[in-house]
Amino acid sequence: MKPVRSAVAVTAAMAQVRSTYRHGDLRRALLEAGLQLAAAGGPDAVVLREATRRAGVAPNAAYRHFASRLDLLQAVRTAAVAAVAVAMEAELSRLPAGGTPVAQARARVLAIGAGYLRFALSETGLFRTAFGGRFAVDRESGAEGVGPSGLGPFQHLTLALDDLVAAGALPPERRPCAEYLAWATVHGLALLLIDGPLRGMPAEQIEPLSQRLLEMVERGL
Amino acid sequence: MKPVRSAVAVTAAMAQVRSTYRHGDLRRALLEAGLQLAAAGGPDAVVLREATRRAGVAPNAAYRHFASRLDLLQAVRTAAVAAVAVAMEAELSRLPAGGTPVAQARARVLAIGAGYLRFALSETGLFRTAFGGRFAVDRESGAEGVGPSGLGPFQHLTLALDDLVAAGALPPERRPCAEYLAWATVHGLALLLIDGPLRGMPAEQIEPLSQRLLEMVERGL
DNA sequence: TGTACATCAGTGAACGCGCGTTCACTGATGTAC
DNA sequence: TGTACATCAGTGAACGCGCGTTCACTGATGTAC
Repeated sequence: MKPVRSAVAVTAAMAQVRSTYRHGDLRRALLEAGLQLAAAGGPDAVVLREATRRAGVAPNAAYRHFASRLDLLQAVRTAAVAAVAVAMEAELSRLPAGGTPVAQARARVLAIGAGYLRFALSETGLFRTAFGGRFAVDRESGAEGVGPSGLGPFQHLTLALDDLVAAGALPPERRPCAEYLAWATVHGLALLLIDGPLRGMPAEQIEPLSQRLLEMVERGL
Repeated sequence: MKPVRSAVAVTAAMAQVRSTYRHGDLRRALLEAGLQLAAAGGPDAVVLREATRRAGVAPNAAYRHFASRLDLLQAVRTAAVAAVAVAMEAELSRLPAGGTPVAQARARVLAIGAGYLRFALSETGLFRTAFGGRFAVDRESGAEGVGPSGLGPFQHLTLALDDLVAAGALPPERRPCAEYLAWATVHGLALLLIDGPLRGMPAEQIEPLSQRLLEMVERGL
């Protein structure tokens, strides 16, 4: 492990080359280092000392900007949730404009599910940080991560399902709790693909499987 | 934390009171201590030194029976997976005998899902140990945890779905990958209930929600 | 425009912690004669 | 049935590690005069 550590140290040293005594924007630098760590190793990899190393700063300097390691981790988590929202919005913006309201509403729901899955597969570490283990804490503290639209991932899903009802594609009596059923399904598939027996499945098989899952949800709802 | 630690130490001391020099069955004792730890705190809580403490033995004694901490953890994981299989089989054995083959096959699938969910909610730490993070390693090493019937959780589900086809309740062309879709859905709901926005939902609301989810899967498949 | 000063971001050293793991050992056990 | 001996399960002490966090500090900055 020694070689790895020193390589990391070198990278960190190269990354910042600070000439001033004051850092300038240490809070952001620590947050970004934390995001790097989370991307590479999930929430447990968000280690205060390593973040300060990458920012080129003494370990205790972090305490000017975060109350504790957990405080940093929570900031990273919020940013990771926001990144999911961004991925969803990217998927939504790629949607063609035409079609009936029903088709549009359906396409939106599918796009949101696809964005979630795509993010889980391409940014696994961040995905784990955002949604692995007790991810509801953010809701309690009111600091949910949001995308440029100001909406979080869960709100996107909720609104898309509302649209589905408005367009007449989902009977209103089936609307309650539908977001939970939909989320559960997609989240479960994401984990199966990341950790479970479906790990390492080639992309061309993933695509039809997720299509089928999303169809299953639609039909099942 | 000090009081907790000493309380633990006292409990551990009381738990074993070994009079002989040889322990007798240290391997089992360590495994059970590991299961206790996993039940209380998930996989990360399976700490070699604490397991030896609970077994009333020097830390390094563990190395007579396990090659490393990871080796112990894997043994614990396998036992946890087996416990899930046991929970499923308990659920299956509670099934009434009568009914058409179709109804029976359906009931079996539902029972397996219900057993999974029930286990996740009542034995959260073990559930996390069994299925949280890279849980497919056991499949590679061929040491999947099984219940008294000799079947693992995943095999139970697979066979139940085969039965569903045999009974004519599921079109054969829909059979491929159905176990993944079903598992993903139930697993996702389990996590939502444990960690996610549905955490702390009262039992009387969980029941109908899981019913609805299981119905959704059936209809969707 | 220049100077004294308060502020507070970052420093350097140290702390105690619990962990996994290694070493040379000791002493109860079961077996071979 | 009794005794010598090999085996190997468990001991005791120690290691190096990286972590989060605290302390008293230093020195660049921006402001008030």
